[in-house]
Amino acid sequence: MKQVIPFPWDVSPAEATRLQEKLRERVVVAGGPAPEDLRLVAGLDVSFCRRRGLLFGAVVILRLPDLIVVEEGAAVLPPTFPYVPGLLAFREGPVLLSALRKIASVPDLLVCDGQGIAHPRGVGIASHLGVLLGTPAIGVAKSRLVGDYEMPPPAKGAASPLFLNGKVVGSVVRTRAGVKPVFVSPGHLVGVDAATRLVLSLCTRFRLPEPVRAAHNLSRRLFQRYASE
DNA sequence: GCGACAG
DNA sequence: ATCTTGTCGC
Repeated sequence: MKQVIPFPWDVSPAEATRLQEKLRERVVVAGGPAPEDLRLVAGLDVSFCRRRGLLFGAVVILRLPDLIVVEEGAAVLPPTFPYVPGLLAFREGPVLLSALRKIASVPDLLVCDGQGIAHPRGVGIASHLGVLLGTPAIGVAKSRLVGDYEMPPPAKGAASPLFLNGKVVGSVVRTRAGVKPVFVSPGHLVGVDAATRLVLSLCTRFRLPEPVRAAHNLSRRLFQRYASE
């Protein structure tokens, strides 16, 4: 896919936290690809099989503006790091990078299942991967990790700012009328407003943006395939 | 000590 | 995230 900056994944939770504090300095929260310049968007997600003790990473490349799937990549790895709120990238990052290496496409944007800068140290998994790949990235989470907000109106497209330490770090977006909103935050090389608009443009008929849905479906398929053999 | 806590 | 069955509704 593209050159990836080497990163020490095999560390302790304490060291992981220190690494995030260094990584945050490299996160750029501004700009963002203009919708008309977007050609390929990558959706990333991970499933976990407890019985087998395996993580299934999936990346699906969709072409814009039709959102057609043009390539898929997947990888399977045993977890080497526990799930710790705030350190998700250390658990899911390796298997996602492994899946990304199997793809030939060079996406213009990464849409990750999780937070971007709406994170205790400003480096959620979307920011982490965005920096390592030097690619614009956005985090789309199904629930809140940090920050304060007011519930947005029920209409599709409604959004309210997500505040952390007096700063707007993301937005709570209603991607479907009357449905629980998602938490959008910039990962890298994109601003809050651009991230919000881009995510809405990727949501057609479901709560989650198409790229993430496609990746989730792929990782689940792999999960099922392994769980039953 | 208590509550919160992406996936 | 996963563990789990059916059920209500478009």
